[in-house]
Amino acid sequence: MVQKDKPRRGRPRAYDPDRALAQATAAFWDAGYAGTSLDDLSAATGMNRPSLYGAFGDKHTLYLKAIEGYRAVARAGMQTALPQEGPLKAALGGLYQRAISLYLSGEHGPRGCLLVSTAATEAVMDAEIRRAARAALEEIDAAFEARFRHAREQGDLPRSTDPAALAKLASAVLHMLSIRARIGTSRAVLEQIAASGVDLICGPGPTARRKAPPG
Amino acid sequence: MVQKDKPRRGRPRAYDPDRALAQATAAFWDAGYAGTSLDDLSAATGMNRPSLYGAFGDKHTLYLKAIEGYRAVARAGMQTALPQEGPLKAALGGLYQRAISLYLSGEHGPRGCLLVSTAATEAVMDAEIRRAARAALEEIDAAFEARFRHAREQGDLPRSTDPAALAKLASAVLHMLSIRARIGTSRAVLEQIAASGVDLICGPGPTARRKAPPG
DNA sequence: TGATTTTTGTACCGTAATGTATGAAAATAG
DNA sequence: CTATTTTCATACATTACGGTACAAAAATCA
Repeated sequence: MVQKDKPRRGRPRAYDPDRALAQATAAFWDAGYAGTSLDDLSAATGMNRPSLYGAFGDKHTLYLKAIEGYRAVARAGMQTALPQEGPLKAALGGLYQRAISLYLSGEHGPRGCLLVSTAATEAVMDAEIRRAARAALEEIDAAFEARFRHAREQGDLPRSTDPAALAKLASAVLHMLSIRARIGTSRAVLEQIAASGVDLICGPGPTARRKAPPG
Repeated sequence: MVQKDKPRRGRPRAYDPDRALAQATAAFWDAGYAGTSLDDLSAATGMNRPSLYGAFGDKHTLYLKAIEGYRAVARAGMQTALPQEGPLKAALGGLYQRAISLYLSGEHGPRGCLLVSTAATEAVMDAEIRRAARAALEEIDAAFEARFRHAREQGDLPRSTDPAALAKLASAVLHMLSIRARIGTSRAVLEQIAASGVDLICGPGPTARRKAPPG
């Protein structure tokens, strides 16, 4: 899996492309697209300007690649955090926990969600970024919706609930956590709000880590 | 109220400060803080650079003033949209309607909420903006909380609800509407989601514009 | 009218930003 | 060992950006 590629012809790269992309992503994540200069990206990746350009294209292209990478990570996170088996409440609570940890991470302080807090900013004036952000966020909606649909079939949600609507509101909790993390809300408060959100979405039934059925 | 100020000593201003601030705010709102140049601000306000500087200070100070102005507008909007009398559901639904209209407005396309979509972006690297955004958003939380507390006392919300937690989730719906507006979600979808949010927060009781009690 | 005050408008300064040209460096191929 | 290929690293070109100096303009005050 970490198999070395077959030796290439010229001088070897001094950087690992995946790692460099992750580092560039982190830079955009902190300061936003417009607020990140090529010098910032160069410092974050350790690559000089021409290498950056050769590897990822211009700043705009690099940012779109950062979004794509983030989207892949988000997709994987949703899938592992929302397994089909097990109670919905636990899964949703766990997902929000993981999201909070991600949103609070960052070298320069809590930084929320890349899409919510940097891509959406550019979305008004930049159609490409708008499309990329929208696709990524709607994929998250879809993952929630699939899980809620399943939960309803399993009787884990009332028959009367609308999985699509509920999914958008589950995403809303993520959006809110992202915003609040970024403006400095503490982990304790974020966790408390997330728990309220889980209760509101799933109903005030048995708690996330149920020990015994009610009664 | 629109009383002319007493005549000042030197050459009269060629701009109206309030109007200019609103125009500068609109520029920031579209492109974000980092994405808006002084030339953009100059074009938006019709003021030349030195006048801008003389009137509002540097770009950073001007942006903070834009946040303050927005905060005042938001405060007024919350107060008129959430009157103490009347059913909570109608008030909340109406507030979201107004928010959606605001978030969809904009010369260059829907632009969401200034705080959520431009101030939060800068919040990681800029402590002053972070503090200003946080104060503004928490004031909105507080307004929701006060209204929910009142509703609970009036019996318009179950005794078991937590006004503070519910307020944060009511804000979450605003955050989501802002994000989604900015990435291009249609008004119809936004209204639908907002209605779901109202139902979730207030419970599936009588609808916003009740014609007759259920039964 | 002439002095004073304040704003305007142009032109400018230094810096930072994005992107690129070019030659040295480091590998493989024959 | 030489040729070839690919990347690196410095330096550069051009534009954009934030901010300001300065003189003309437009008002009030005496």
